[in-house]
Amino acid sequence: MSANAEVARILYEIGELYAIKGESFPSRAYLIAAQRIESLQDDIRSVYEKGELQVIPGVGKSIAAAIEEFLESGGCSHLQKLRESLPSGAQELMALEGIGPKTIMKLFYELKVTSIDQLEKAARSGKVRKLKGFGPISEKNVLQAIEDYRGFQKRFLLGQILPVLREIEEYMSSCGAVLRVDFGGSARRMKETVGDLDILVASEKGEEAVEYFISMPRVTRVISKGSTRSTIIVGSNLQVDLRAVPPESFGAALQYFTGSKEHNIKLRTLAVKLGYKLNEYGLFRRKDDKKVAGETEETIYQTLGLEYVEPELREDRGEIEAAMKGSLPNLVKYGDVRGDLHVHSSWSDGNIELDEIAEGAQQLGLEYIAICDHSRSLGIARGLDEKRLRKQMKAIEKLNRNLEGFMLLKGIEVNIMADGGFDLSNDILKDLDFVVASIHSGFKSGMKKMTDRLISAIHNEYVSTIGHPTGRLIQRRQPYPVDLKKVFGAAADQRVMMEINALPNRLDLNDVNCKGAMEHDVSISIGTDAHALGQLRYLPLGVSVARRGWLQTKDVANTLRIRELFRKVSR
DNA sequence: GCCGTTTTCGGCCCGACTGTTTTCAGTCG
Repeated sequence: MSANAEVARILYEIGELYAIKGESFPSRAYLIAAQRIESLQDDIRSVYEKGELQVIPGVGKSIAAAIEEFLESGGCSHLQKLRESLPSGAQELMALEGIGPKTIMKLFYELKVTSIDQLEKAARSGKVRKLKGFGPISEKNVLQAIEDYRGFQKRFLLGQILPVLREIEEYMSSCGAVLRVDFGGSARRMKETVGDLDILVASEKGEEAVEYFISMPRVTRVISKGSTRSTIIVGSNLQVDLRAVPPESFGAALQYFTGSKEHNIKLRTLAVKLGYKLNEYGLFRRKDDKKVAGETEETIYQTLGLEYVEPELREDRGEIEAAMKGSLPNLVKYGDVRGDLHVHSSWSDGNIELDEIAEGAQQLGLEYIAICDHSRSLGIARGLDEKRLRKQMKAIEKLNRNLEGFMLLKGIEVNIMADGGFDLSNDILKDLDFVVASIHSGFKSGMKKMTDRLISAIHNEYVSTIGHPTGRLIQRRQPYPVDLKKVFGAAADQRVMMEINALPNRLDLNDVNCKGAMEHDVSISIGTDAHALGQLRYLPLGVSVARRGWLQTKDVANTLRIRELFRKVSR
């Protein structure tokens, strides 16, 4: 874990503990600082050494001191004290739905409950219902929350959840009482993982929309339902929230339910400063409660003196400040992408023939695809040696002769070996159109070694891009340690690109690192890494990462026409 | 705990739903 991630982790924990103590303002302060440091480009240690910790927004005297202590000693006495001041299982209990700070303290003082197991025992023996403010129903809810906690997957991959979202949207649009359907939440911000779904409908008859919603196929549980909102569980463990608002408030509701929470708090604070009140029904003037915006998101941002902020940017990473100055990036659009720069075929471990790829890609409206099968040393993936690669190149050339307005590029995903060299010679690399260089093994050789391997690959004159540059697998494997600043520097120097690998469980580079690459003037290539036909559809996921990383059309190589792309890679 | 184009002290976003209460606290998003 990088120093930034470690510091962020500590600050997050302090923030969470303050929340349990019911001290919401310090809690927020720590959580904001944690988030800032997590998405900080610079190494926190070097910021500290320059004496500039308090330059980071949200970091004041106390938090700076905590960071300093941690960097110097590896510990944090403030965190220790907080931990000791709370029941030991408080954090665990906090994870239960419906259990908050007050309940945790009550459970501790009156029932000596300090863990989920103990809580379960207390609830089963009927002790919880005797607490003041509790009853049989809340006791039953506690048991349900425990069951959910044990059974639920915590977050879903964006790529898995989007199709489900489309289905629900379609279902809700067939409701007579519904005038408009959209969705918000982290899915609309295209965050790499999504905890639950937020469906928004415009309707004059909220109750009817809610009734329709809870009658959706595959609903296994209705957690709450009112006249304007409802929460259900679909299938075994997907939580879906519905909100119904009148049409004239649709924009305000969409803005509000899209989040992020931090973005919204900042926006509402700004609204208050300017003499307004912002809620899910609209933007209101404080002095006479007159509604001044709300039908669209655009009017809300505009009235607050801001440029429109695209959902993917709403993470409080400086977008509101930029929108104030009118300096938001003109984000690359989903339709700007003309090709896919990393696809596998049946020649290695993919299961699609070259002609199927060409056909599938054209159906998606693409103009080119780079065929980048694995190279020799990846035996398990039937990696190509020089002889088979030459053969594949001929097959591609032959196919291309019969194609119009579309082209397969001759490429490879060449393996970066432990010494930073390749398992194919320059003799053959020089004859290819597109070379992705990736690390597939030896992830644990340390920051310096990994960085050197990547930089050595970047210095090969035939390399076009670095594939999945950090090697992480979302919710499964941490990124390998690598000094991305150095890598970006070398890449900028050698005019080598960095890939956004668009597989749902990779999305590597991630959003924050994309922004770092862009700030180093490094171009980005997007590749689906598809091994099956359906996976070509993941290309927009790659674009979403680029957008979340503030990238513009000019930053993304896939937006080039094929001729321009050739000029770019023949450096 | 942080922050300042009202403020260096006193604020810090705002509303819906539930389960327990007889008017509201707790939780969530």
